[in-house]
Amino acid sequence: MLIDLIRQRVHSAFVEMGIDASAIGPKESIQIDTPKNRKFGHYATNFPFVVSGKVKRPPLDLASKAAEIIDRDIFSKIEAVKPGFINFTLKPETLQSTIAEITAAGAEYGKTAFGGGKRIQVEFVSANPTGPLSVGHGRLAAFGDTLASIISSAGFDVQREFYVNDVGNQIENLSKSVELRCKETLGETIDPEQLGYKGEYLVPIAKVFMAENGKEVFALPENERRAAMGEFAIRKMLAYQAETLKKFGIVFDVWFREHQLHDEGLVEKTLELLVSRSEAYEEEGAFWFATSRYKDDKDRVLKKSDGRPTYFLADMTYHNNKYQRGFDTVIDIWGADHHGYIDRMKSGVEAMGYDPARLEVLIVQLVRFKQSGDYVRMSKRAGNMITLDDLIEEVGTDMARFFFLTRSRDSHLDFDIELAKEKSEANPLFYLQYAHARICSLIAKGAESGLNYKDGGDLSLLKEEKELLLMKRLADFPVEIQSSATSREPHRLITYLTELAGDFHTFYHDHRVVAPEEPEISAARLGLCTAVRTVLANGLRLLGVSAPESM
RNA sequence: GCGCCCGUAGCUCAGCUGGAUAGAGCAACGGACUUCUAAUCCGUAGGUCAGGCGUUCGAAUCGCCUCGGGCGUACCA
Repeated sequence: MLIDLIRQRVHSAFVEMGIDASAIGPKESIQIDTPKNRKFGHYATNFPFVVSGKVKRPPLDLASKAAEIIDRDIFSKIEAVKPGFINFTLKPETLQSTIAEITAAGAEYGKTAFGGGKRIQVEFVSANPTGPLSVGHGRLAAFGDTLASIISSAGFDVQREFYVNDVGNQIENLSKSVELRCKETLGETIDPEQLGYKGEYLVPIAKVFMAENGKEVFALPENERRAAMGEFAIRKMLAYQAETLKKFGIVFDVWFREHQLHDEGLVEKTLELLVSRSEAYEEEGAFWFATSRYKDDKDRVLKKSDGRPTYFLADMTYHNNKYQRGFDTVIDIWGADHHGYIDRMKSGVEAMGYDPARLEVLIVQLVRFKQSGDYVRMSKRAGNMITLDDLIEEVGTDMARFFFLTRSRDSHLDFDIELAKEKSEANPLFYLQYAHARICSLIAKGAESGLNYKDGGDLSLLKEEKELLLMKRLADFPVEIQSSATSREPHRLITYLTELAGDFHTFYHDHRVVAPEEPEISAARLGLCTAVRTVLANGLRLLGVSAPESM
């Protein structure tokens, strides 16, 4: 990557200047930025300021000295400037070489070995199997999926996991509700107030259950009957959720069901582990975790006085299990309504003997949905929610994913469904897709005229300002992926792609690409355009958004 | 009460982990299609970065306080 090359040269210059190694620090931490103002060149570094403080020399002096001795092989201009920045302008051939690199890598361009194959698990959505996915899950789903893709591109070994919370009160409520719906299919009148889950979606499930099992099930003992009905409903709901997610472009590697932790006795073992480590104690008939020793504000119950484990204990068991499966880092993506749980979970991980830094909890702010000017209040129990399926149907997967992914996860955003549909004509999503489609059209046009980059484009002909900027942008793609991955901020990729598309549209207006009277420059430009198309396509793929060939 | 998140152009949001003159898209206004897709491009206008104090060469970014909004504070999951 170009940035590494620049770091390398800055580093050796400072070494050559006789600066102490401890003041220079590791090469990787030298900051190389793209200046906002073009007159400052392609890249700039504030490194003289960093060193200045440590060696008590004015930054501008350091900058000037360094600018003199930095190896100029890849640069056409190196400038030490005002307060103490060093600005770099790259030689055209340096930039041109990235096109060949992109052509060679194709769909792989952007991937690096940065992560060294470290194993990371991303757990997200993990909705309860008591109903369809809501539109609120959409943001979590889009965020988690694209984050996983980006981290994977940065060279980590990533697994996508969905945790199924299929034990506890909610499941009992679900079972009771299904049972009532089953009775309903037999012609009984039921009291809607008795339904824990009032949504209509349980009706077809009950019908299928009754068709497959017959009314003899009511001869079974109540707990057995309900268990069978509950399990049946859970399986149906999971299948339905998986189908919705697939439409949304997401396939999970693992669906992990909580009940297996209980069945295998692991939950009990976790409690024993904590007691043996003196992290848990018994009081008033319950077992408590001494969470307040850590970051939490008070101790938490692990096993209730009725003998049943809390959700928290099961969740600790689940996390223990994750590390035992060999993940170096575990990323949990939660909605903001769970943020109060972070300290508890991290304390739990630490108490079990793991480095809490190996658990990253990413909070995604909630989305408020607006319909006909009003905010929609949703409740799964009341059954009045907008489902993710509804959203996909209304605005499409591309638009929905793009909308969620453009914003940083900290932003509390409003989703106006009508606006998303109406404004579709002037949406930034189309700005990206249009650039891609335009290039496809250019390439087709070139082929018609017998022009083809593959037939031998001379990239050294690409020397125009707009061309150089475009190439510089292309060279940044792998860097953007790495920084999106390490900062866990997928939205940066959209900012980047929007800028890339902008650079392309501007270039397109200034320079003719397919000009049969100038076959050489045309071939070279087609090479450049093909590279832009590759990067746009690779980027859109990470977002889970389509890259149309025509619009 | 306490904790987490947010407050940037009329609207929706970026701002690369402290850098150089705060940006983009909508909306507004003015231009550019007999030539590769005008879902585009070029330009104009629009800002007390909620407010205050502090940290330093330098703050939208870091710290403290105030105001305003969202969420959370279970032997629920």
